[in-house]
Amino acid sequence: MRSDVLAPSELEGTDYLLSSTMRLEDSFLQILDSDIQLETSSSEASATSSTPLSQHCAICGDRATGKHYGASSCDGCKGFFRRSVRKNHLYTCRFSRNCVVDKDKRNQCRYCRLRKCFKAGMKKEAVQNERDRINCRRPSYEEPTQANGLSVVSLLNAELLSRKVIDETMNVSDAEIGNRKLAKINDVCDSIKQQLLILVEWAKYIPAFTELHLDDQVALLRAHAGEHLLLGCARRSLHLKDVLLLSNNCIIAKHNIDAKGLSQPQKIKQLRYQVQINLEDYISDRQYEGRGRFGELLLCLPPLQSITWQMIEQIQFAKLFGVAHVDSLLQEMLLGGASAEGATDETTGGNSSPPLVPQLSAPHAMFEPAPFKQEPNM
Amino acid sequence: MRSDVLAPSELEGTDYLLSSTMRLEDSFLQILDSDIQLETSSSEASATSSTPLSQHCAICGDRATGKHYGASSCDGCKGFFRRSVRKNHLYTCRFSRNCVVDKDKRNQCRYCRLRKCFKAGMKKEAVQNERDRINCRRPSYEEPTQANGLSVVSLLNAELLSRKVIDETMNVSDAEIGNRKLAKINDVCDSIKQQLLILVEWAKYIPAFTELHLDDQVALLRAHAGEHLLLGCARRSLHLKDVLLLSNNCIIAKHNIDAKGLSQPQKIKQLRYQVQINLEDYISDRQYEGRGRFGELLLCLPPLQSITWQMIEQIQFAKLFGVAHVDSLLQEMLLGGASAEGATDETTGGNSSPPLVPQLSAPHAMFEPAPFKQEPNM
DNA sequence: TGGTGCGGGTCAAAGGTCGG
DNA sequence: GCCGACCTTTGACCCGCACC
Repeated sequence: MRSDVLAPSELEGTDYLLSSTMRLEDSFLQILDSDIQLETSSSEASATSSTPLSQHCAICGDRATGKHYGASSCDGCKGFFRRSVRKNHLYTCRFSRNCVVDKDKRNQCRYCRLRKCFKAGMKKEAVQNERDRINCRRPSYEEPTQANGLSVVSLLNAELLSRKVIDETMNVSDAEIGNRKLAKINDVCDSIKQQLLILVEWAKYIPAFTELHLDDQVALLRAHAGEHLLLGCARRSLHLKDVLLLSNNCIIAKHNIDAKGLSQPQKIKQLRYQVQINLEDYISDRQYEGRGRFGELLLCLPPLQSITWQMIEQIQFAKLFGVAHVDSLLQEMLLGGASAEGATDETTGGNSSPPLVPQLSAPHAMFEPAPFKQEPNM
Repeated sequence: MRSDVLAPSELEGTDYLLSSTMRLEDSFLQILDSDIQLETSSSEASATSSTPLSQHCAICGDRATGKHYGASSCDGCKGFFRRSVRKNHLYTCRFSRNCVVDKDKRNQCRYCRLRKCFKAGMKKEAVQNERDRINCRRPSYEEPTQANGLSVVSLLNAELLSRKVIDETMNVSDAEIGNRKLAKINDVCDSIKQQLLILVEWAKYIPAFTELHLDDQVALLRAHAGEHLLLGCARRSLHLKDVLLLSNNCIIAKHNIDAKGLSQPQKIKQLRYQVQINLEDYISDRQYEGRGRFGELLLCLPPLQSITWQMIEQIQFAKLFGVAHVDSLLQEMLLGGASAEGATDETTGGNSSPPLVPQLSAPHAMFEPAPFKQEPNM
């Protein structure tokens, strides 16, 4: 049975070589040579150096397209050999294992074609593993399956829709901003109100949001309305230098690049970046429990900060009422020192990266009611 | 031990850190040294090449032919990186962006291969324009402080070192916790003080930290001391059910699983997860935009939250002084409504995932001075 | 002066594609 | 599901310049 079956793995294997070379004593190379010699003389196609031209396929005599897997061959025999080796196909000859293999009849007996491939010098080791697909279809988003309308693109889209009118302010330059009205507190409130309405519209363009309980919709919007407002303002003013532009075209002066609090903000930013990168690598290297862990970890930070401030506030209260004894270390490190301003700082300059040290002293900041005071980082 | 540090009452943060830095000198330094030795040999170098000799390609482990584009690599990865950058090829991983990239399999996923190129330190800026050498100045892409002791492992290590004694509380079970002392506010302060000292020690075990200006060290520690305390407490109490365990073995009752504010926290958590994943995918599909962008974006959230609260507080003030007209929408959505409690909530139950909606109403919460009140999520 | 490192380039021979 | 004409990618090898 085995003698009828020709499989790539066997052809190159010990059995095949043993049986066909039993009578030769010389080296492996000589064995091969002599075998090929025989072949060449009978079928005219030259697989090796014996005929320098080698314009013809050593297997079927068709026009060769080059050397493939060790033998000059046509694309057909090349592909046939690769497929056979890759899938480890087992063929059987229905006749006497000596079928003619030429351009016309090469597809009539796979057994004999493959055998001739090996005889012509093709090496199965030259066939490589499957590679990546060339045809990389890009749009992996907007795929209906996952991401039910939560893809980045569709979220951006919701925002576009919510602002029926393109932000005409996008084209405002720093020059012509000079004569805009400087915002008073009521202008700010006015602008905020406007933006809040848009915010609600935006949310309603996100299907997953509208499917939530109404109470939850309200809670979510309320919980993060402020962040949305700030982000909107920041984006609107991205191209401006010294001012923030409100949605009602008023402006707020920006006294930034204060760099309070830290003497080497760049250095520290770079260190934080390195740590952040390391954590990401660490998580993805360990093939940690599923995807998204890095993001979930970073998303712990805002609530952590929030709770921290509540804790601090409680301690402040307890201290105020004289219930708690607050020693100097605790005062200094946690509550912001005696008269110190705290770690209020501006670490990023005009850069778009996040600041590194939060405004710890926020609850104790001084306020100027009338002209809206610009906060660092805003 | 503590008395000699805290004795002078006028001890400010700077002085304290200074004096304790002095004490560091020899004993810990030795430990640090030997430990870092260990560290580098095992896994610290994971960000660069796995072999310090760099005879191997940092991407696929094949024989390296030198440094190319910033990483020691083989000719294959060199050519691959150049072609990819030149033609701005966008690849897609057909699996989980986690493919193994070695000599045999490097051609199986171009997405992961390219990602590993960047990870190994290749810089797309080092690839020059086609048949046009830009400015024969070789800019020498020296690695700016490659992961110098900031790997996750070494940071964890620093923490281990800072707590000379293993947290004996790790073994405390819920059962035997029953008869621990319920913490009064001064117990809390006491525990905090203890932990603050350890925090400082911890920071000093991070070389990159000690190399900062002293002022910056102080600022960083002060800015985030609270978060560290909370995290420490959370971890210490991870295995306990209804209590938080303080470092001085007092406990705080935990009235959690209130699930205030949101009716479908799980649903919302799942949506947020999906969005988060989508954003990560979206960003990592743009492989050329440099690493760490996803992380940097998420790290914008804490300061954004912080600034938001400052803004809200300013508006509250302005309203209080009657300078600002606050209409009902603004009041309702931004300032926490008239009598409503705000979005204070507990969304995660006993789960370890981050809560979804922060305690917006923190500045307006009621406080109970004496027995330390458990906050949600703490 | 010549060696070495690291940019650039080339092209045989792998690979994949997809209508028939 | 295989075939094979046709196209893309890979990587070993070479060149050239700047800098020891």
